[in-house]
Amino acid sequence: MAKSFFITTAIDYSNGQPHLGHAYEKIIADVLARSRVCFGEQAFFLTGLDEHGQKVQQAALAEGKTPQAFCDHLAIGWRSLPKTLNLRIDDFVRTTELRHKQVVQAILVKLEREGHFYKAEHSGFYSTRQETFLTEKDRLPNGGFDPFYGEVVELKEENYYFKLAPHQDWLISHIEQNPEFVSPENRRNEVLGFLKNQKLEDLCITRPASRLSWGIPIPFAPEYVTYVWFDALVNYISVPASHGDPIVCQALDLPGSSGEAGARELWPADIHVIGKDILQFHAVYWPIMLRAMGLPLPSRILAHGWWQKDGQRMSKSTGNTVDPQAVVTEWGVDAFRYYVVRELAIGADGNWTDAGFSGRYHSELANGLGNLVNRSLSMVHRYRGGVLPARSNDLEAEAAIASGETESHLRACNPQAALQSIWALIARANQYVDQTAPFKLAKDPHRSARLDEVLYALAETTRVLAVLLWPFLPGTAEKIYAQLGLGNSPNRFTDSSWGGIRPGHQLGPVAPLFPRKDHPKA
RNA sequence: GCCAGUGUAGCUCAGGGGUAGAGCAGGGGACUCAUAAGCCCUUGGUCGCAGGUUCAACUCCUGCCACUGGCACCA
Repeated sequence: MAKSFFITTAIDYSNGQPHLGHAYEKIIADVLARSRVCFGEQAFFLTGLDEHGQKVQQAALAEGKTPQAFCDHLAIGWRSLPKTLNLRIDDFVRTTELRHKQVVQAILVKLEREGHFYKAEHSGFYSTRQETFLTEKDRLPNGGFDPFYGEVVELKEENYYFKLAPHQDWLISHIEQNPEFVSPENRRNEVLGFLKNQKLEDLCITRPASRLSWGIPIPFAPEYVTYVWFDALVNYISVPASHGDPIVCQALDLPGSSGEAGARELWPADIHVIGKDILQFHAVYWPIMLRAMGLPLPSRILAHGWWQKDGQRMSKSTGNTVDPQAVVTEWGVDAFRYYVVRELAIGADGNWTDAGFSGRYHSELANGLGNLVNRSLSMVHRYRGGVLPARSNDLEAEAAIASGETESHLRACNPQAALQSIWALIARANQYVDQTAPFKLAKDPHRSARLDEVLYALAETTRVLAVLLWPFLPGTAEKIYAQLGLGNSPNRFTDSSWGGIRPGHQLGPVAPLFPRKDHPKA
């Protein structure tokens, strides 16, 4: 079996409910994953939950639950998100799963054996109340610490460290020689600046179990647990390992190396979709970890921006939030998917406004796409009883341009630009209706043949649009196919070539795709 | 403090040494297939400020201002 196109999101810290930022990241990844399905590739889309750590442990304690029970409860809501957003995911990982913990431990054993770790003592200011070390940043102007931290003591603690210094030079040259490795470009420059301007400090990879018990035990030092890096990031390879990926299994001496039946070839990842806040972890620490393990690096780290609401930071305490579930319930999942992808170039920060959402919904989805499909197919029903008599090539060239641009933009990870290309075809088709005026042709029996051609061009354009739209608006694309009377799914890009509808084809029933919401029915 | 970046029409942004562009919003018109949608036409800008280079600067250079991001640090 050939290697699949492997795309991941960050796994979310299971310490709250999904919000707009989480939903956005997953939708971007889903659009890119679905586009690969369209291109005829095997795609594998992974997302999941990061469940260990201090905050989870404390939150569980506060609720009188075990950390595992706390995570199990929260996971229910998170696992429903893919369904809410119509994500075509292939796996959902939780870091408390055995398959993940086993791989984490195998990695730790291997890297310890090969001398990548050392043990050292660190002393610093420790807040017993907050159970955390404080840094100079936490100091107040008078040199003390906020009473919030309670008693602060100078504490010495031994931990394991991962050596980073030997990796700095090759990482810089790898990023320089692979322009797509960190994208967009401004983020790449940021990482290069970070790497070139300072010596990397070694990474502390453990916590004493006495202080933080909710983590994966270090196999060779059970009085410690792993700290984030060698836990959360590892999901990107622990899941491939659990599917028998030969590259990961061989590098880590895991069972499955011999290539079992049903094994998936996943690693290296093609795209890690992440938020800009965790760029350093993915562009600096993660590549170094992989190199130390003897694994190839992912092809691309795609860092997206943050959303605001009405120009303000979203915050639960002020209620200034966007609830993805509520928007989907009110407007439909495809409207939500459309808005977040269309509004932002990947990497830019966005600003959600209800007026902006409603504006795009009405002008682009309802009046643009929805009305085009509705007017086109309605005329076929009205004038030809829903049967397309003759083929024509009007609009073929415009459809081909839209297809070509859509594909190249999707391959370049620019779904926003792809939507703009698709909407250029929608605008052209709406213009074509006015220029050819099929409703006038219908009144003149001598121009019946011309009417056939126009109706065909419009129906065929809506069919091409369904194919182009499938990665973005899968439900809508399938509705268009159903209205066209086509039984299959518009999920093959090769079907975007002109002439897919045969003369004599009978359309299905027509219904508006995106009903307007600003004019209540009279 | 250091390093980037941004500042263009009411809004979101594109552009790039030689009559300022798009989408949305606003205004007008002709049509009627359609979700009163669509189509055509159109009003908006001394392109952050001040200098400089040039025959010519919104575009290049310098300084300043504002905002954003990253890094570092201090009380």
